[in-house]
Amino acid sequence: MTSSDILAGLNEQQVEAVTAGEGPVLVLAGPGSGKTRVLTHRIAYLIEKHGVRPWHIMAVTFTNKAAREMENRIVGLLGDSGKIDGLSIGTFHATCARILRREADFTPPFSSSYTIFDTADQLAAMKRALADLNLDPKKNTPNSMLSRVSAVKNELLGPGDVAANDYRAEIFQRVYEHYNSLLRASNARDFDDLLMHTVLLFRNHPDVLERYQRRYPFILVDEFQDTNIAQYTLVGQLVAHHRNLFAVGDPDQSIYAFRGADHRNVQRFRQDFPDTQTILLEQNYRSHQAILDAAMGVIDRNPGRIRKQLFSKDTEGPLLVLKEAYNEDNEAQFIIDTIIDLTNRGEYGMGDFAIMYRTNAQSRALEEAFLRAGIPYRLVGATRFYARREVKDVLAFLRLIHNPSDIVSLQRVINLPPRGIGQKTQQTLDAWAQELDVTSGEALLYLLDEDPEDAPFSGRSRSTLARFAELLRSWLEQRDTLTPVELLSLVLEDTAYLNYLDDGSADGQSRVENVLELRGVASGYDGLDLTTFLEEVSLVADTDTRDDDTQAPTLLTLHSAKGLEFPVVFITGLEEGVLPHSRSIEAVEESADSSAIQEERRLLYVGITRTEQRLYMLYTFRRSLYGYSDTNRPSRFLYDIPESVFEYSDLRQRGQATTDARAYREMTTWAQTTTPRPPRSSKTKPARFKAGTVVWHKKYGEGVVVGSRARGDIEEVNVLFPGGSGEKTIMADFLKPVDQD
DNA sequence: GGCTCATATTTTTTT
DNA sequence: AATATGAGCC
Repeated sequence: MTSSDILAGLNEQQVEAVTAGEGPVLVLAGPGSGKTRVLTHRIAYLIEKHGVRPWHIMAVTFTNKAAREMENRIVGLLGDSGKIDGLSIGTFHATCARILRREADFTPPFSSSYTIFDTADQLAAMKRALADLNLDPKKNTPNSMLSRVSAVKNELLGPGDVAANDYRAEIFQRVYEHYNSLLRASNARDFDDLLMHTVLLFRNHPDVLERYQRRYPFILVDEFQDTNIAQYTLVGQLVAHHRNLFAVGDPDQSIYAFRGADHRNVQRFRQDFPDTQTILLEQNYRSHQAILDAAMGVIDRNPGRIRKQLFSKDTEGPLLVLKEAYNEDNEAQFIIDTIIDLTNRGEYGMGDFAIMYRTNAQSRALEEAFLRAGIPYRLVGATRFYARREVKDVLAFLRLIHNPSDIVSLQRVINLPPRGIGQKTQQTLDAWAQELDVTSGEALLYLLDEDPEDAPFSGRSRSTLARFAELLRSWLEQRDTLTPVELLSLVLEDTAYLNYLDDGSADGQSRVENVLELRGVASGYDGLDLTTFLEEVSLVADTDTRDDDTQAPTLLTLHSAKGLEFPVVFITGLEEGVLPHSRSIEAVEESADSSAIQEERRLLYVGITRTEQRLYMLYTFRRSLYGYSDTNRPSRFLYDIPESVFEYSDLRQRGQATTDARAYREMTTWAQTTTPRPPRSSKTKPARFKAGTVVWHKKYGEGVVVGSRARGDIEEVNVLFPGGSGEKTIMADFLKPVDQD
């Protein structure tokens, strides 16, 4: 293969980017402009044309999935997988995790067998930290403390660097300090530590940094707009010497500010490297013009950005559909009907559809509808396999074996299945360990091995502890001779964990199956050690490795849609309070900070621009959220989309009437003129309908009111319909009293 | 110490 | 709606 083959099919700007000389290169690209393609071609180009050895290249992506895809594409370009041997492609976190493991000598007290704490582990550690400090977890909630810790870690601030100028700040500082020390004692790092500790390692050990600079003279970063301070600093350290940084990104697609991403890093990059070549990729190869017009309508309302004129050669394409559904079930049904219709016409296969939503909770109604319709679907993310209790339990056993100091894992499994080690005993153990200045796991082994006279346990709890310690001891002895899957099987056998799970319920059965599936995963690590297995499992939390080839509609959040594209896209829940999310609306109302709303806008922009051909946007009149059903107004963003892009739209820009049935029309008009969530204190209007009244409903006909509840402006009426329909709960606006003359 | 039931609290998005 | 914590009882 020659280099001209690698450049085949690229446009002028793309070629310019791929063949750019060495030194800093920044590719600013719009959606669908092939920026990931440019990145992969660049790698292939460096290897093929410049003779760069693949092990001299480090490419950093945002998700594991993107990394895999990129790898496949490069192999496709080079035609031989052997040509990329040693190429390092992965996420920031995975890359850092590996560096920290390899350089453990420079990062005491962490050893190379350190544990990675995921969100749930962090929460457990934080709860413990708050308890240790005698702080009220109701006043300082573990979650809020964790998000603050995460925020400062992303800015590379240690406990000594955060302000402690008032009482609350001082509390936070102490919590942060103690939380960190708990992690340190457990030989554990959280996700943010992976980045921060790597930066600190390089800062404190220039010789180590230099080794990595020499090792990776070519650094490429995808989705650069989503880097946070720590990641930006890390990149800066690695390229400081050779300056071969190739970064691609789109500030309009920055949707991770909530975890510290700062799209201003794009500007910062140009300041820090004044000789940066900036290359713009503007032409869109994914969508047709109407979709781009809709996308621009949404994003152009964001202030302070460089406006991009998105254009496509594809000027003809199906116009968009904006549909109002009554509730989430109708919304789902509309989607199902549309999918069936489009596939019946032979235009699309089942794998061509994507259904996107703001929050994972919204997937439920959709899943139920798909199940009812008997259509298989692919669900991305959501109930993550590795977040399941039973999977976490089994992994906690393995992690404890891997690292007996891990207090969070120990706490998780010490009484699992219940073996008589209750809270009281655990507290005593912790206190005793503290006295001995060791971790609880070590104390446990000490109890077994030394059988000390002065251990503060009753006879019974001492013997149960010793029995568990024996288990742990025997596992530790076999740790280095068994493969991960053998070790896992041994644990299951020794603890009878599967028996404990299998309580006869269907739920228990599926839990057993999940554990068996985990065992299946582990068996893929036969030649590898436990450390590698646990590290990958902590960092590859994607479920989408399975079912990748099944041809079925994909359900996913707008966030996880980034980087993907689909012929037909449904964006659901386009309502105030959902998109934009109520939290973001609150942020604006409370502090006049519109950045959260701007991010929601970008999120919708990302969703719209995933579409190749057909885009359906949906909002509902009524939606159940947090167990409460409430009415919503259409999203403010919808009003920014030019009406001309729609083939069909239910949205009345100026409130004018449509041809819908009158009762329904009254209701929607009402919906637009009322606030979505009346405060609890708002006056409840008197009920309009009393029991016994005869009423008429569009669908069910005549019925008799049996009861009515009013709350705020909403009145719901129970109506008994003769003739099979039975009793229904109906919005008052749907009903008209029937004159009894 | 452990189990069951009742109450509270929660959900934004991900490595 | 689903899960986490807490009280009360065995």
